[in-house]
Amino acid sequence: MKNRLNPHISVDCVVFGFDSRQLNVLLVEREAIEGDEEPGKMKLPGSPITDTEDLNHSAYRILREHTGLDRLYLRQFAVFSALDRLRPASDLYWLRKTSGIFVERMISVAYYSLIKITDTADFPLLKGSHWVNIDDIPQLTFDHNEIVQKAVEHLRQEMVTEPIGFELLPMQFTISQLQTLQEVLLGQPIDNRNFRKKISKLKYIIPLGEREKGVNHKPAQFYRFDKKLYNQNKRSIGSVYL
Amino acid sequence: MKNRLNPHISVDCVVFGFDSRQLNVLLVEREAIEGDEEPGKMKLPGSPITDTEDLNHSAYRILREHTGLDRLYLRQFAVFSALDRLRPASDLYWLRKTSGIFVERMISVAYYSLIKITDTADFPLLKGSHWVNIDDIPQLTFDHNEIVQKAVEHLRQEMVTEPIGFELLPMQFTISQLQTLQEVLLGQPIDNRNFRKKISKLKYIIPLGEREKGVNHKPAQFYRFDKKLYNQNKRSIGSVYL
DNA sequence: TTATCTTAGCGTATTTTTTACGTTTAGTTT
DNA sequence: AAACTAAACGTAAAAAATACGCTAAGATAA
Repeated sequence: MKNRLNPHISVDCVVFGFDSRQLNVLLVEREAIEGDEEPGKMKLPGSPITDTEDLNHSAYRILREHTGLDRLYLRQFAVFSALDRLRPASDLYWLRKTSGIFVERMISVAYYSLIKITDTADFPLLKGSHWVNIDDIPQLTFDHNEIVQKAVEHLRQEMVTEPIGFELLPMQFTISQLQTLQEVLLGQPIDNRNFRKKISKLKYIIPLGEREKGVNHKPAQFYRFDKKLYNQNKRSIGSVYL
Repeated sequence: MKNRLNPHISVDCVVFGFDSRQLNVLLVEREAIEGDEEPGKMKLPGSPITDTEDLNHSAYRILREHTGLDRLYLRQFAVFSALDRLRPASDLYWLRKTSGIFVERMISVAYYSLIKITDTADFPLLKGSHWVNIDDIPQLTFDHNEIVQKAVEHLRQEMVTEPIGFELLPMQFTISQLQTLQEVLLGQPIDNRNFRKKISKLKYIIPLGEREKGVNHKPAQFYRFDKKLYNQNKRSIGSVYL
């Protein structure tokens, strides 16, 4: 079995990064080709799968190629299969030119990925890669705008039942960072004093004693999330609406 | 573009039905072939996609073929793509014999579906189809046991944030039915008196005045779920664990 | 040096929700 | 008529969520 591209199935990745203020997505400028009507048009990191990898492997490969990172939180959240998704024609032309793939149809399995950073500005990106605020996303190739939108919806939903917010924060974080993340992702303000009270009751969010340095206000203490303790102490969840 | 099967991608459906006591899955006996070592081995309803349908269409087609129903709750929840998923060899032999598909590899996009019934026993099934309790599922073809297991996990998770439980109940249901459903799906007992209190506060679960007939105890009132009212009154959800 | 600014962090009172559990009601069955 | 079953109503206590006042620790500006 050769290590060649499977022309029927691709994987696209929506990589989220939180810069302590807002949610960003990693976008890449598509490779330049001769006669490109929209040079530098942006797309999601993605690629057709090969015949020697399962889809998770493909996703990890794509992420490694674009971020250099290997152990990201990764989640497959949707499949895009509309018959006319290889549109507009200029995007299809680009695909054919750069991949040698000439099918009429290709389904895309979409993943989102969460990246533990303090600040997107610190993160070393490859040339042509950019962090883009989720409210400022330009027109992307194919149906990638729809993919990003669905990714945000799934991320928000999963935030409610799983402690994945911590996958977007550095290993040690402040209560304020955690609060801002919740506010951005769930779209509603939270009272800081009550939020602190709640957090301080949780056994799996552990104060580290260490503090911020060089901020022009009272330095905040760092905390870390203990996954093992979380799994031990998690309450069996009931329905949110009943 | 012909209406032929795409040999690279299939859709499998996990159809859930609640019989007012337990959760069941619709399984079908696979079509008999000559020299079948395991005649009547069970599988999920599924099929390769055709080149003229997107995946949702494929799933609806499969469900229509197996249940006669058209408007089910349907949700794509995972993709199965392991390189060795077309095992064991006897299952692969069966696939080749019945479909004429000879690929080494096929990915499967998995859906779960919820069906509004009062009692699985009342539901007219095709020959070879069976409702099987989720705790009594036999060995299935390929990786279908894994697909069922993941479907249950996704259903449970989605139950927490979306009001999909009602998709498993008839249009009019009793509080007890709703309670049993919650207990079965979330795996914990609920105090009936407190549950009733909670339900009676919800504006989108509406008492209908009508009552059960022919039961050997006080007949229960019927209720219905009002989706519009739910969408108006739903609280913006915060994290369950923070 | 002192006032000001900013965010961190503690506390208190009130309301709302959850939990635990006793009691009555309307049917059928014995 | 008594017993049985599940429905349905209620009350009290505990826990959680909410609203909001206030102090603390640093940097910066006057």
